Amino acid sequence: MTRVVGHFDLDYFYAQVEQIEDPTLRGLPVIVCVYSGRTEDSGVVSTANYAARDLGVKSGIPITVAKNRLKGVEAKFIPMHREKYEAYSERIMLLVRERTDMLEQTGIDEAFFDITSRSGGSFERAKEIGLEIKRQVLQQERLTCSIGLAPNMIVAKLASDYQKPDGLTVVVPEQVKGFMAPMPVDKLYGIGSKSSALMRELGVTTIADLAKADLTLLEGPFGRRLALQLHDAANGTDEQPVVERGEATQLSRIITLKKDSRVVEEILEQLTPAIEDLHKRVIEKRLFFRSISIIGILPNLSVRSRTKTLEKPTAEMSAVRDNGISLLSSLLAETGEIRRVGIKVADLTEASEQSSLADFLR
DNA sequence: CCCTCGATCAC
DNA sequence: CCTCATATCGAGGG
Repeated sequence: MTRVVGHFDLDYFYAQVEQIEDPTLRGLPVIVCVYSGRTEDSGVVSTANYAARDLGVKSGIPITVAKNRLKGVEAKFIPMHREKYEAYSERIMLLVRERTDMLEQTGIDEAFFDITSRSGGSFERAKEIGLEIKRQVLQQERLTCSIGLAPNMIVAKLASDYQKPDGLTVVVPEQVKGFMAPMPVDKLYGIGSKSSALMRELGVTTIADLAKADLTLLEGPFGRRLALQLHDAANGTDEQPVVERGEATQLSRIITLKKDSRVVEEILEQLTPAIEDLHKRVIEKRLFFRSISIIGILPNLSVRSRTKTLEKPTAEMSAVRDNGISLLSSLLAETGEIRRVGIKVADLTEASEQSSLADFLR
């Protein structure tokens, strides 16, 4: 039962959008930033185009560090415009969805898809579909993307990353083992810095190492489930189906405080707009929530949280705010000063389900 | 089984 | 110098 699975990834997405909307940016390093508002240049780089990457500027580094690396270079630092990117994303995902059998969006700029059926299981035809998607995205939105085609999601993801930007990489079943083998384990979806360090301690550095590793050896550090999943992935036998993502089950907002604080009133003053925005999103999406959390990030960047689960789902602002306040006091008593604070609602259900249930119980 | 919390991942 | 948002898992307590 060999499938044809794809991974679709928009190239340096935010920076590319800014660049096509402002032709004067063309050819220059473009750096899209998340400004935290604490000081003039506090914050991190969200996305950098390739001209910037060539000069050592990449996602996640502090804006100040990026500016230092680009000293004496003409470069454009742009604050991110999330809603604009979301509009692009929605149109593009719709386009990709129409040309695939099943789409699983995993981020604003990427998605897995299955085209087993419409390719008839042929990677030749799959490649044509991939090229057609690339053409359409370029024609409709003027954006380039990279696509990977493979027999499963794990390999498709590696393939889309293999040639970037504007790439299309096809890995047919016979090539899977050889394609993956030399790659470092942390290229695998699900293996980040922590797991990578654990792997290194086990003497596992490449995907080939992981593929031939003793499963029982992996179970200690990773747990039975994950160990098997990773081992299978490395062997090219990932069976996870591409499935449509349902609605989000949690919504959150997090902010950086002007200065570290342990005073409820002071923190609340800055958190209130975030709470209001979060609640607005809940209402817009016609959702009910059953749990509320406060998240605190300490000056040392460690994370603490407090959660309150309600008897029954609600959409009340007061439920967010009042519980948020008491959770915040409780959290501060443990942490002392915090650097950032977040609010989250979870256990989301659709309002329609709530009303019909209420009708049913009546 | 439910709830809470921290850890991890990846965007 | 250190953003923001979501999902998932395991542990621990009840």
